[in-house]
Amino acid sequence: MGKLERHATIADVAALAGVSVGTASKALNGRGSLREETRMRVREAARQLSFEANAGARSLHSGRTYTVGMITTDTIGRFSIPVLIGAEDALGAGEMSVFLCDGRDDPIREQYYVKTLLSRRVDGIIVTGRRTEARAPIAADLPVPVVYAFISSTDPADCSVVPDEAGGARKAVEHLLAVGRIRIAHVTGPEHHNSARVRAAAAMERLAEDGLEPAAPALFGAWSEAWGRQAVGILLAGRTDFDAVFCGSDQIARGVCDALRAAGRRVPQDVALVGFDNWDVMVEGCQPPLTSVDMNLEGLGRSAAEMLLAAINGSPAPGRHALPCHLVVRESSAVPLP
Amino acid sequence: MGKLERHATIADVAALAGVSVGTASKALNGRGSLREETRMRVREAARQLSFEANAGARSLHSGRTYTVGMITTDTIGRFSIPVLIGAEDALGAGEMSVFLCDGRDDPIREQYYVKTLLSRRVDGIIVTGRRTEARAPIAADLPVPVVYAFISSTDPADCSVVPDEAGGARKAVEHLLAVGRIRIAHVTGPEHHNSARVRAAAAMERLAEDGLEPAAPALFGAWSEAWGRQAVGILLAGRTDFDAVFCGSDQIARGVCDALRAAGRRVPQDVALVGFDNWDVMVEGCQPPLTSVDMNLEGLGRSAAEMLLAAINGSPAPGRHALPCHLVVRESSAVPLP
DNA sequence: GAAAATTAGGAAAACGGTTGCCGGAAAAGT
DNA sequence: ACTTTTCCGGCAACCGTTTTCCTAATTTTC
Repeated sequence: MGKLERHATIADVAALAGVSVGTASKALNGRGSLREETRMRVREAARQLSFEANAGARSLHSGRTYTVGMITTDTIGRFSIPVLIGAEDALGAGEMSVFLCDGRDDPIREQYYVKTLLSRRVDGIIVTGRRTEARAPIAADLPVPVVYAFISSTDPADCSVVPDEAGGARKAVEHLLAVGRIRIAHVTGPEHHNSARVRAAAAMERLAEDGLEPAAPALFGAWSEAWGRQAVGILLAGRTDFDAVFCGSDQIARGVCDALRAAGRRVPQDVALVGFDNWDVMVEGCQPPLTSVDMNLEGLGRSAAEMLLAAINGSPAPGRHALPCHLVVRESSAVPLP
Repeated sequence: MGKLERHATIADVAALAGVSVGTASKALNGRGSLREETRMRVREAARQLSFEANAGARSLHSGRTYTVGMITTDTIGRFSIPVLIGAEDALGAGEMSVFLCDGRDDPIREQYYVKTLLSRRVDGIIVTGRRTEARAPIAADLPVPVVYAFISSTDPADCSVVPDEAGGARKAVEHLLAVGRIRIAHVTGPEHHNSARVRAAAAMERLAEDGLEPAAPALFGAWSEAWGRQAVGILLAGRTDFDAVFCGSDQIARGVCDALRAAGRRVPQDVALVGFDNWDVMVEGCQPPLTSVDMNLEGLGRSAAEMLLAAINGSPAPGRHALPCHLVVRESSAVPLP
C-alpha cells in the first residue's frame, strides 16, 4: 500500500485546473458565478488529486468546527457507551464529529480535557458518566454550550438529560401489581448510590399508593449477581412471604433468579421477577428471560446531542429533562397459565 | 451559569499585555528572547482572558493536528471498547485526542468517515471492530498511517495488532491437561466465525500433540448462553464421556455451567470448565467463578496506538503483530481437593 | 567615548481556505 | 458603432498562529 506524500491544497487544484485559488474554492463550494465548464474542470482536478479541504483552515473563517467534545467523567462504561452511540448517531446525521475524552474520575484529567476541547474549538460539549448522580458543572463560564447526559449537573440552569428512573421503578411495580402480585420485595444496589435510593423510594411510594407494604424492607447491597443470591438467602431465612421481587439491576435479578431456582421456587409461577437496565446479555441469559426496565440510553444520547445542536444554533434548553423509561415484559413476570 | 461570548484570540492577549501578537506568541510558547517581565505580563493577560490557542490555526502552521481518528467497522461493541480505552490511554499520554467514528458495518458510512478524518487532517487512523477477522483495507494510498487493532487487514503490508487466539486456546487446553483432564470437549460459536474456527483448530492441535482426541467433535453453535446449555444436552444425550469443557466464549461457558449443574454434574469436581474473553460480569457471575482466557484488549489498543505514533514519527511497523493471551485461573477449573 | 556585541520586541510573511469587490470581455440594447 | 448590461473569474483581505527576519535600544569592550 503506497502512501501519498502530502495532502493536496486548493492551490494545487487551482493550478491543475488553470484557475485562481478563489475561483477553485467557489467552484467546489457552489458559490459565486462560474461557467459550468469551469466548475467541472475544477471538480475533476480536485478528484484527481483527491483533494479534501483542510477543515482547520476552513473553520478559521467560519468560526465553526462541526465538532463536539464528549467527556465521560467516570470511564467509558456500560452506560456511557449507548449514550455515546446515540449521540454519535444524532450528530453524524448533522455531519458533526465527536471527540472522545475519558475523564476516569480524575478532576485534573477532566479539566485538562476541557481545555483541550476548547483549544480545538469544539462547537459544544456533552458530559456523561456511568451513574445518574448530579455532579458539579465541569466548568463555569464556558464559551460553548454544554449538555449533561445520563448524569446531571448540580446547577439547575445547566441542560441535563436523564432517565426517569423513578417512573421506571413505578412501572415495574405497576406491572407486578397488574399480574396479581401483592407481596413484593425489593433488592437493589448500595444505598449510597443515587440510583438505588431513587428506585427504591419510587417503588415503595407506588406500593403505598395502593395501600400496600413491601414484603420486606428494601434490601440494599451491591450491583452484583452474588448479592442477588445472598439477598434471596436473607428473604428465605427471614421466612418472608413474597410472590415477586423487583430488583435494582438485571445482574441482581439474575442472582435472585438463580438462587430462587436453587431453593426450589419457580419463576414466574411462585415468584415473579423484574430487573432494571434491560441489559441484553443478562435478560436473555436468565432462565426464564427477564422482564426489565429499559432506560433508553441511546435515546438519551440522541436527545442530548439534539439539545446540544439546538443550543449551538442559539436555542438552548436549560434545565433537567427526564426521559421516560419503559418496561420490557418477558417470561420472568408472565402470568402463569392456570 | 454565564457564557463567555467568544474565544479570546492572541491579538486580544497581545493588546491587553501591550505587546505585538508575535511577541505574545513567543511569550506563551517560550520562544525568542524576551524579558522575563514581559513574559509574565503576557502570561497574566492570557490567564485573565482564559486564552487557549486555536488548535486549528496552529496546526495550519505545524502540519500536525495531534489528533487521530478511530474507526470501528462493526459498531462500538464489547470488544472495541477496551481497545478504544487502551488507545485513548496511550494517545492521551502523548497529548493526542481521538476522533471516534462508528462505521456500523456500512461501507459507505465508513468511506465517508475516512474522508472526514482526512479533511480534519488527523495524524493517523486506528481501525477496529467487533471481530478478529481480516478485512479489506479501508482505503488505498492514504496520506496518513493506519493501524488495524483487533481486526486485521488482508493486506500483509498493513500494520495490524491482533490477539494470539490460537495461543490462548492452547493455553486453555494445556491448563486442563495440567489439572489432569484428558476427555476434553469444545463448545464454541458459529463455524463461519473466524475466532471460532481458529480457537477450535488450535485446541484440537494441542490435544493431538499429546496424542489425545477430543471427547467429542467440536460443537459449533452461537455465542450465547442458550447454546451453551443446548450443547450440554447434546453431550449428555450422546453419552459422551467428558471431564472438561473448553468453551469458545464466557457466555457459552456460563450456559454450559448452568446446564451441567442442572444435570447434577459438579463443576469443577466432575467437569472442569474454561471460557474465553475473561468478561468480568460473566466470569464473576458464574458459579463457580470461571477460568478464562484474556485477550488483553486494552493492551492491544495501547500497542496499536503506540505503533501508530511510531508510524507518524516515521518508524512504521508493517505486518501482523500477534499479542499473547493469558489464562486467568479461577475455581471452575481448580483441582478439587482429594 | 566610539565601536561592537547583545538583547528585546516589532513587522510581515507564511499556513490553507473563503468571500467581497472589481474589472474585462462578451452579449444585448439603442 | 457605441453604450449598457450581464457574466466570469481574478485580486486581495481576512481568519488566528507561528516564525523569520530586522531594527532599535541597551550593554559590553577597548
